[in-house]
Amino acid sequence: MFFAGGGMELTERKLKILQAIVSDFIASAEPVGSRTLSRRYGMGISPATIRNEMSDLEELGYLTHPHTSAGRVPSDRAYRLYVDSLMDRFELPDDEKARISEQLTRDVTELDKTIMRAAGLLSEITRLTSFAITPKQGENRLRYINILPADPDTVVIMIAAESGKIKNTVLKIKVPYTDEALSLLSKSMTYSYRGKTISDILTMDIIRNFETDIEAMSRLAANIIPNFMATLESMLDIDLYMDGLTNIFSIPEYNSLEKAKMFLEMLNRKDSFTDVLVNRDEGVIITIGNENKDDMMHDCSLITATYHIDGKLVGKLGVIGPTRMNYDKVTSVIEYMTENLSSAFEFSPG
Amino acid sequence: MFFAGGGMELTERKLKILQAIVSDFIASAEPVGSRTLSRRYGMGISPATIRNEMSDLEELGYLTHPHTSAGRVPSDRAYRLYVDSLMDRFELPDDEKARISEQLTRDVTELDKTIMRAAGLLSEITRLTSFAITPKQGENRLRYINILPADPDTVVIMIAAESGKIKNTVLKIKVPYTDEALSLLSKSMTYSYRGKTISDILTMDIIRNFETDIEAMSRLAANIIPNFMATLESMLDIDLYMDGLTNIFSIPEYNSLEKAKMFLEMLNRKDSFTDVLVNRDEGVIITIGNENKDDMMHDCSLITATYHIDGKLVGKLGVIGPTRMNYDKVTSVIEYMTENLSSAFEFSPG
DNA sequence: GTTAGCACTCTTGTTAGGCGAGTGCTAAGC
DNA sequence: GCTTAGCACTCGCCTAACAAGAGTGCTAAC
Repeated sequence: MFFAGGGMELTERKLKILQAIVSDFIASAEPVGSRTLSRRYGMGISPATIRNEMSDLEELGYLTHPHTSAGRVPSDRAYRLYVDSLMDRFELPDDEKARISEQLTRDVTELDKTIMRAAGLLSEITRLTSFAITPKQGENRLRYINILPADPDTVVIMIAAESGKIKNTVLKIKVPYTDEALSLLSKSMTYSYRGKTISDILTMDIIRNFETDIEAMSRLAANIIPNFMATLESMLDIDLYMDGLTNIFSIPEYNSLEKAKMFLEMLNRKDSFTDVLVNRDEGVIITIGNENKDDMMHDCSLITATYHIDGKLVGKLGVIGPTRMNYDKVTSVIEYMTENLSSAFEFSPG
Repeated sequence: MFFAGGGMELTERKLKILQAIVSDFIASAEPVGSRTLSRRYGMGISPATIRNEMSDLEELGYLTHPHTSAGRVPSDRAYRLYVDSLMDRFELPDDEKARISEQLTRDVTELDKTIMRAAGLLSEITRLTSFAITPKQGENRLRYINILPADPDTVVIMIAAESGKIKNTVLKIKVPYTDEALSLLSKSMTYSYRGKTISDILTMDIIRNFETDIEAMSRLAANIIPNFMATLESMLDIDLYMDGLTNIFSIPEYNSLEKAKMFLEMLNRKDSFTDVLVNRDEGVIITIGNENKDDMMHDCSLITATYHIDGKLVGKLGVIGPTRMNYDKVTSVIEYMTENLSSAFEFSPG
């Protein structure tokens, strides 16, 4: 590396060749040789010259040799360069745009279903495996708490957040209650927690708060509050949706049982995969091969983008596939979809 | 077939041999030959005799020949016989029973999570692909409808069924409302529909019902009822959970990409798979290979059992795998799990 | 600096031969 | 007449050998 061909650098021509190699390899999945290159891309240079250039590019770390006499294959570094500066911006065809908008703005009251539709559409368009996560709810603020009578010994706790997300649980309680007591408790709790974030409430010493009231009320609260907390905590769960898992069977990179198995098993560990996603930055993020921290993703690329609910809460949408993927098209699609989601959820549910 | 060896029938010895073959093949996944059979199972008969018997069994349709000089493999018919009369009842070890009970009776307020845990546990124990569906809600009866104020222009519709299942949606409405009007509408709707099944309500001419009231009320109802109906309809959706999909990679039957792909793609069509499950009878049902109507399942076996909510609503739990599976153990596990689920949900959520 | 030519390398596909497991048949034994 | 030993035969599978094809790297000429 240090002595690598004094002064050898990425000339205009080298870049052009590199771009051709990456494009060709992305399209064909076959190592590309000098002859093919000079034939297919009329660049007025002979195979021999190209060979020399390729040899330089290899020394610079942009190309690899699967074995002595095969064509060249782009390295992660080449893909990185390609993504950063070589590839053209891909403009989505109008009909595809229309289809996406239509699917994502229809019936948005149920966030989960819309997100599932987004993942489904994304895998269908990209022919890769797609995924989506719902927003972290920690920063979501409580709007109201409503505790409703159901049966003589059953109440329903209903928690609504500012984003519109609502969650309820059914609870059997041991102490008798009156509708007025429930209503009072609801109002009192709403008064105390309205506008606070879920995370904040979860760290507060809630039981204590309600001990000061009248005796009967206090007992009722003691029954209800643990369940309230549990429900609140479950609102923090991030849901992960995936689609197009079987798409990998049509991708040459996963043409062996061993590799397909590894891939599917990696995605099957939903918790750790969710962690990976949660920890990515906002905006459109592309990580290529070894750039992924997780060992099991060393020959995958991951593209994610963020969508927003109400301009605040952040969810993510993306694809995972072999490092050889159509970065330009995939990126455009994901970007367009998250934009659509964000505007669909501008003042809306969560 | 017609002239097949006049009077040839399943003697005691043939049954014994057949049982040995099925057991051995289930355990080893390798065609079993006469020599192995006579050696491994001390049945005091020489390989040659066994060969004759096997030849008869083949003619009777219980065995197959993958090719001329391989051992014998049980046919679907043999598995059917095995399941019906040859196999021993498998008694689950106590620790496994304890584990199942513990997992399935803990924290049963959320049906969905319990069902997911059941599927997870089932695939873990059987090393197969498991699935579970939530009950059909059509026969579930409505307990109450509650329409709650949220924002000046937003209400929450909450529908509770007798089984304990609760569903809510957020709805932006165009007409102004008062809390009293909502409360009145809730009571009125509850009064009208309490005790009726969801299916029945969905076929009623609901809008008409509420037109006779006072003017303002009628307008409010007109705004809310379509959404109410949509929510009610969504309560009918059956959820399908699967687990252990990647288990198939350790099963010899799916040792080719082609077959693994077929299998996963079949399960990926959730709608049609759900249909298959919904249409099966109650109780423990085993269908083997060609007994499955669906072409894609012709070399799979499917075992399902039903669990009950409140003694009425019916959900299902089961596994799918190659026809060569441990019918005895798998059946016991599924049966034990559904029994546990049913008793956990005896007077409970849904 | 570029290119033609050529030897060399490495993968892939095909073919042939040997091995092992298992059957089916025949003839001998009980 | 059922059971068994013996033996020829059939396949699938593994390995080695070989040819074809694609591509490189180097050298020498332009």
